[in-house]
Amino acid sequence: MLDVKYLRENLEEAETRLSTRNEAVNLSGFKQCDTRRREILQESETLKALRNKVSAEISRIKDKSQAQDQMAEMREVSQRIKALDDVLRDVEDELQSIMLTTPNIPHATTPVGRSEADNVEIRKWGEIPAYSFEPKPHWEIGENLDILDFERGAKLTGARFTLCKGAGARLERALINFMLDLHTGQHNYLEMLPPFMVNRESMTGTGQLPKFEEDLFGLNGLDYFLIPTAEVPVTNIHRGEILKSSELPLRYTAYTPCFRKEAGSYGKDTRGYIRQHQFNKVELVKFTRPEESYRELELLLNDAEKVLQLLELPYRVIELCTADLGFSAAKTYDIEVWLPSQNTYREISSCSNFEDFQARRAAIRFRENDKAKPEFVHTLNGSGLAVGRTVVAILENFQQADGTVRIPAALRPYMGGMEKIG
RNA sequence: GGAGAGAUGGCCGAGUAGGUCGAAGGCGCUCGCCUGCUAAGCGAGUAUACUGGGAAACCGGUAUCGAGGGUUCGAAUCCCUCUCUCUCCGCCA
Repeated sequence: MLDVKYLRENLEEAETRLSTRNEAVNLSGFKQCDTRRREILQESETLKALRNKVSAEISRIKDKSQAQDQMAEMREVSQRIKALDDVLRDVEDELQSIMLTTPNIPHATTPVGRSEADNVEIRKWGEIPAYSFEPKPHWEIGENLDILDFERGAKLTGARFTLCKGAGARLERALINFMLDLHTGQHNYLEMLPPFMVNRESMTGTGQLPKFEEDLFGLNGLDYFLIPTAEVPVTNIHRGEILKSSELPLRYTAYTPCFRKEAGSYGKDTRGYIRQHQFNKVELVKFTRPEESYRELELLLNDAEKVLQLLELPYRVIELCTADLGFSAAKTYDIEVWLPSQNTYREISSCSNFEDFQARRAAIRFRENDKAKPEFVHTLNGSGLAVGRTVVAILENFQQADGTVRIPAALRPYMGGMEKIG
């Protein structure tokens, strides 16, 4: 959510900057609602002040028969207040709806662009492997090794669900543990294991609701949703709280499965393990002071990159342009891992600074000192990493001519010493 | 699933025959005093949001005692709905 006061005073600037996103943003209703709200509010509160004053007078009159005139007068005042408050509620609902569906303003350093083609490559790491044979796509490798079973996944549930078997299941588990150990042991994050379903307030706090309900799996008869990312429960840990300055920045990491309907992605990545309705992810989340959030974003990005470096997987970092930026983000780096079968880089992590956009929605604040007023923190998060796609990258990058898959050295302790699959 | 109890400020905890209650008291915290250390003691202060005025310091108004409605001139106190927590029984990993 944007700052109402900022919008009030800088509406044109806000509209201009929002227009660099690829969705139409219309703030024409904002000014009207905001003005109307304050008019009604003032009238209502003036009447309430009168009512409070007269009610106090009535309370001092012992013989209530002497207060009939005041009581009759206040009866009318109360009716007027109620009518005003009814209108006020409608106006505030509309204003709130505008505020909750308006995306974040891109940071000044986010490159302006018209489509994902305008994303900017920041750096590359690692050598793209050369093969003496035609590299196979991961789904063939997985099926040949009998570690990824797409047919049975579909039988159990449906399309975009996969059964991991044997070394495939072990590989997922090993990666989760490897990533968590790295982030908690080397990067100073605190491990969390949150609920995998959350309520509507949490989904609103991080920005998935009210606008993107069609992307979420809901629950029958309950107003709970399966989380699409650990960002949601972990960021909402501190919803409605005022944090101590001394505890910032807070760094949390969490493994969770993620559930996404993938609405609007029909026809994309229909084969294989890239785009699933359920996938595992280790997430990094930070709560920082405003002035240090962009430094922390770089560090968070480095923490995510470190996973790929230790796993010896080539990748590149790109910076999303304004048109490709997510709803809540002000700035985002994507990490893309090399996939030989596709001869391209594919997203495996997305690291964003949301500034105070989520903090304002979720009322996450901190106090610089005991006398200072509460300020909104900045929230950040990034995948560290998407586990399923890491499996894909390992299978494809480390496939051997004989059909086996080499396990990178850093992962072997987590695989019971196994050096290759197959 | 059945039965009961409860939800008050950073924490603990008063307050229910409706009326100066934003809310006693205690703890904690902040500032000052005192004590040549420590402990104790004394004084003052210590919620948030919205809103009006002001350059600002700050001053005023409104709201908030789990959430949302209702009754009333007036609700932390009465009524209704919901949420959550705790205890007992049942069931279960």
